[in-house]
Amino acid sequence: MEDIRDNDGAVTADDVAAAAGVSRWTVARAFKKDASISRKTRDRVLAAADTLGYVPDLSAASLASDRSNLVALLTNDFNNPHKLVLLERLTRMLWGRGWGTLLVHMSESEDASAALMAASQRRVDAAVVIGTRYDDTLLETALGARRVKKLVIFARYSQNPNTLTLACDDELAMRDIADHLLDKGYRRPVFLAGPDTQSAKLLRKPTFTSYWQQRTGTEVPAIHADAYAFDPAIDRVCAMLSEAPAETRPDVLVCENDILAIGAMDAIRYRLGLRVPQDIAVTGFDDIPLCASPAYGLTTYRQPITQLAEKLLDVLEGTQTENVFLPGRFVAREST
Amino acid sequence: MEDIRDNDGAVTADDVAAAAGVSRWTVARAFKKDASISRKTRDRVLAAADTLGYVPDLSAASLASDRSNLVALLTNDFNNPHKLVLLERLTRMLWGRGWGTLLVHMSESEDASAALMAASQRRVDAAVVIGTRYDDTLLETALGARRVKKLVIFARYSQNPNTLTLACDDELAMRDIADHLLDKGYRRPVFLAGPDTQSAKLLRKPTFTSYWQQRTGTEVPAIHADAYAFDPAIDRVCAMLSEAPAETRPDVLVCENDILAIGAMDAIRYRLGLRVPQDIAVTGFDDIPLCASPAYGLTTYRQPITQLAEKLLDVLEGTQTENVFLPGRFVAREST
DNA sequence: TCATTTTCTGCACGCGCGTGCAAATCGCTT
DNA sequence: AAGCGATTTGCACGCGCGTGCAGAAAATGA
Repeated sequence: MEDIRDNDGAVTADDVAAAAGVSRWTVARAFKKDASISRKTRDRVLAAADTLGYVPDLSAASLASDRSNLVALLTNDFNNPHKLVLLERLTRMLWGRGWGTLLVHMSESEDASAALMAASQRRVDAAVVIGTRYDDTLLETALGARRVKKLVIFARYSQNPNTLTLACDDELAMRDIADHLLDKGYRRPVFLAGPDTQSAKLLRKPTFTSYWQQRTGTEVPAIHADAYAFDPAIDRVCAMLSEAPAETRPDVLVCENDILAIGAMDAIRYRLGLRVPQDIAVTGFDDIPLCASPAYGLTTYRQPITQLAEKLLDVLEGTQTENVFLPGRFVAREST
Repeated sequence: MEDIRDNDGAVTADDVAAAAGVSRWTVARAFKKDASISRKTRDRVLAAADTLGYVPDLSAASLASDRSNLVALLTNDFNNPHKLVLLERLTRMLWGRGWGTLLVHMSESEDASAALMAASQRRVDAAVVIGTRYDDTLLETALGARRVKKLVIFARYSQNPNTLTLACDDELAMRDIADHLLDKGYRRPVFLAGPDTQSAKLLRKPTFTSYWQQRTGTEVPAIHADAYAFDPAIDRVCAMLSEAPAETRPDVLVCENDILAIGAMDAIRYRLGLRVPQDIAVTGFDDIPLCASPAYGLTTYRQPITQLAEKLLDVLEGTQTENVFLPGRFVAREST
């Protein structure tokens, strides 16, 4: 297979201009919404463009102007299916509104600034860190020198003032979950969280434990898996439960996300031979497709991804300049 | 939050040139591998660039040259976690070698050419269709007029001569699976495939059925789920098994991928109350993380993603111009 | 030391399009 | 038919860097 394009050079605005009998700039106007151009000329130009197969070159456009209509999507933790949902929604909605999406892998080991730097070399209008923790200082460094104009934290929290946060309201979410559990009569929760790092960017654990404390007056013990993956969750849950006598055993595991919750269910059922929810109930967070399967039926909480993505578009277009926290939707299933 | 960059304009090669006391072109050389430049000057330039925080602007570079080092990744079917693995591997390896990845969503309903066209506006050096079926004619149209230079089909098959295919060798894979099933004594397989479209780009069904026919002389019946998702698989499997008396029931379901296989297992266990593998065994394809969980333990086949990604790099760099089919690895678990 | 090769550096030009303004054209009124 | 404002069109300049070549500097050999 060799290079395919038949007419060796790409067709430019000049070609279209010649074909339509106008100037190159008029061609540009024809493609620009709300440009000052007469209906007739625009139609003629677009017709010519269509027969010639012309589409404006956005690289050149971004060089000439100072916006690229390109957004960098930075993420890691590629083993959580929820990321796929986030990516799908974001790319679909962004492209639909004329934004290109540059997918960048922030490997855990290396630093986030390397990823940001790579993105900045492509003149992105904004960088969106998707559902993943990151190191504030590194980003600050990266932002100082580079040409990333906006930095958005999506589906996580950041206190960095140079940053815009778009996320599900974890406080409301954890209240819904806690209220549901109290209704159902659960009294001895244990919180299963991910790695206990300083830059954890989820408020689920603190908001749940403080609300539970407030409603019941009792503390919520927490345990931490080494990573957001099945096996670490299984190991951690086994370690905890195999020590505890049945009487003091927790009656529900509140998990920071669905991956941990599913690992917890597997541990409870297949390692410890107990039943969910009769012996121990489990809740998750995110509502990944697997939650609905008959094998799990996991009670969980769905983030308002579409609305958040719409807010992201507002941010990109400059009409949203404040942090956003939106309520999601509690989803009750058989695991509680 | 407003635009962050402190020094309002980005720093350009000219600035670095002035700081290092050389010309702008020498700065460019310092950043270009194998460029004709003395060791000393390069070090000086790079030092200056470092203190100024300069990085070459790849947009401008791609305008000036005719390569962008940008690759468009086209995909759909965002509910298969295997896509996440593919995306992760590809983005990580491509960025690692200096390629940017533009993620484009090919919605099922609309046509692939719209996605390709969007990508072509960004001067991509190649478009990679990832693990998804597509319509040949649409791509052909899109390729005719646009400036996509190379079109690669990744993890699927295409007969289009303008296209380069990089995929797992489905024939070897299905032989491994069939041999394993025959060893284990299974004799009445049914093949569970995805939607029965004309442009299906997987050879798993035909290769399995013909090899099974060859080894046993018996036909393999096939059924088709309406989509590659849990529920369609569950529905289809229930529909088939509830009609069949236990004697003529299949003893193994060979599934086109893991998603279908997991749906099949759920149907067998939770809808029909049968056991896997005692009553019916199941095999999948892809080895998504869930396969290893104790709840499923799915026998499956792992595609050689890393090697395929390496081949993709060769394709991009021009050293690979032929289709590639690589063997993967059979993974036996408890579901057979 | 000088001539010759080899290595290194500078430069004119262009990639395709956006911006902002000036010139041209149109539509309407009197 | 002239005149005025509103609308539409054309254009010089620059965005930041790559290419290919010519000239300068350094390295080599006798």
